[in-house]
Amino acid sequence: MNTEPSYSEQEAIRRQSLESIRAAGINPYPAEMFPVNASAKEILSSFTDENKEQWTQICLAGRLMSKRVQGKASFAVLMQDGVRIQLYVNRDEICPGDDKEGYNSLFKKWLDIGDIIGVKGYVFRTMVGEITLHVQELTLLSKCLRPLPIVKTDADGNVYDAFSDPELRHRMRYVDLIVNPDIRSTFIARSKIVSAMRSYFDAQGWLEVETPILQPIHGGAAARPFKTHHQALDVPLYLRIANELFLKRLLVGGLEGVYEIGKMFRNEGMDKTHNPEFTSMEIYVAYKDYDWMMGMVEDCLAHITKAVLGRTTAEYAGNILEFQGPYARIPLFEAIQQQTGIDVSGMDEEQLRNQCKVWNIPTSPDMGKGKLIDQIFGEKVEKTLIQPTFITDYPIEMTPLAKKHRSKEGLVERFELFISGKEVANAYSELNDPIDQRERFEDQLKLANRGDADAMSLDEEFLKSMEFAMPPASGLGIGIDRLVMMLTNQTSIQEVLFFPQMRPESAK
RNA sequence: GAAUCCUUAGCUCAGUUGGCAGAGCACAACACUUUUAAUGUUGGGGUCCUGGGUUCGAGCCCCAGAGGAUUCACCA
Repeated sequence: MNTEPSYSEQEAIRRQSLESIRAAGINPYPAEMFPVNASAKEILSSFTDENKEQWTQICLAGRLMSKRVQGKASFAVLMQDGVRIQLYVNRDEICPGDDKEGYNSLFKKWLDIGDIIGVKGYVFRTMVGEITLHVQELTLLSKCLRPLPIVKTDADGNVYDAFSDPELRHRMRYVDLIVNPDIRSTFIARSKIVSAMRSYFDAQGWLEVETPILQPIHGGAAARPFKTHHQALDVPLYLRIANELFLKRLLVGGLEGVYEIGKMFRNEGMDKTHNPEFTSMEIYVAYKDYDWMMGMVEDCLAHITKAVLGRTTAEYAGNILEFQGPYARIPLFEAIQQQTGIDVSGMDEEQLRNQCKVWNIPTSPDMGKGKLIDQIFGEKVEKTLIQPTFITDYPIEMTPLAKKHRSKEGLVERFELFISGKEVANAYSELNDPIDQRERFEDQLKLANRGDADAMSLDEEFLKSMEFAMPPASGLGIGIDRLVMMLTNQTSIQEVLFFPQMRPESAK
């Protein structure tokens, strides 16, 4: 590799400035701590003309976002922790002696937009009324060598030269965060959502745990895994598509409430609601059933929305979502009947397939009864479920890990939570009968042999643990990314992930 | 996986019938001590995504490829 770095004109100029700074005896990347003692946010919210004597000797650090030189005095904008504050820089005040280089060279010539600087001074209000830091000392803290996109907003709020290309924004999320500070609010909300969920569970005495990401058998869900290899053991390993089977082992071990918040990995398509790695929350609570779990979900989501938004409603894709329970609870077959007027609950596989033809719903020969019903539900019902809604009581064929329904033949005790037409959560009264569990896995094998690539594989180690007796329990999985989307009014999963998966950049 | 559209300066974008590569911001130089999309004057900056083809001549037309966006399909 003999790659002579080639710089754009603007990069070359910045590197020349860097050399000039060094030649002047200034370290552009100093080691000393800069003694920050204030924030832009508190200055802008707390400064008044009456208490201005409290706002001296203020030390602020941040990124230089604009520079307006007007001869011997200048205005600049510093962005500190996402908040912009104006600076006033006067030549004779930052350079009180005869040597004016600190202003004429360092500030006017060598400092560029994007540089991180520290400033010390006092707060005042300019003639036009803007709260401004009057700079008395200026320190370069880190030189920026690449030109930063400059986004300007006029008095009417019109944005000019927005940094808006999604590809660039996602590949260089750090630049996105600098020049589009509003996107911080989505990620702050994300952090608060997870934190509120965690504190809710912790308050119930449930234990946060970690289970293996590298698994010898990818169980607990139906999806294509990422495969890798362990050198020392010389065995294949899979990145987990779910953690359900390990959390259930902990139930066997006597932990009565366990939950895990973490990444799952599925080797499938990418679109507005799918990223190959995504965050899920899975929780299992012993001696509960899925009815109890529905109540817990309502209570938990209301708690989260209150903690994050200060209310129980959220606007999403043009609708006002109400997270205060109780949510509608509709059995799957009733939901289909409500939308189509047809009861498909008594139909066998052949009748379901014919009904799909009538409705122009695509099917394939490897689809069993469960998948056909799921397909009908997806086509006819899913999009209509705007407000949080529990769909309950699924056919047994679709759900090999859930307990058989206490009263309805052929169904399992399962619910899914739909919000704005998308699945956000999935829960069961967990199957804990090891004999039944083995049979269910064997049914999955039959589906796999028919060509269903998603059918679950049999996990002997998991079955062994269940044979030691697993307490009756209810389990729940929530797609954290989708929940964050709902609560931050983002319609693309890429906007709630700092670093969404992207295709590799083409070699230039 | 399919269809449609897009890819031109650091950023946002124009680019006429195929005939010298453009604007605003940013950058450089000069001026300017309360501006705020600062201003004025001057200037520099380009692998027009990549590779082929047609043509006297291609940013523009044709073919192939890469990447992106949107919609659809697939995916608990």
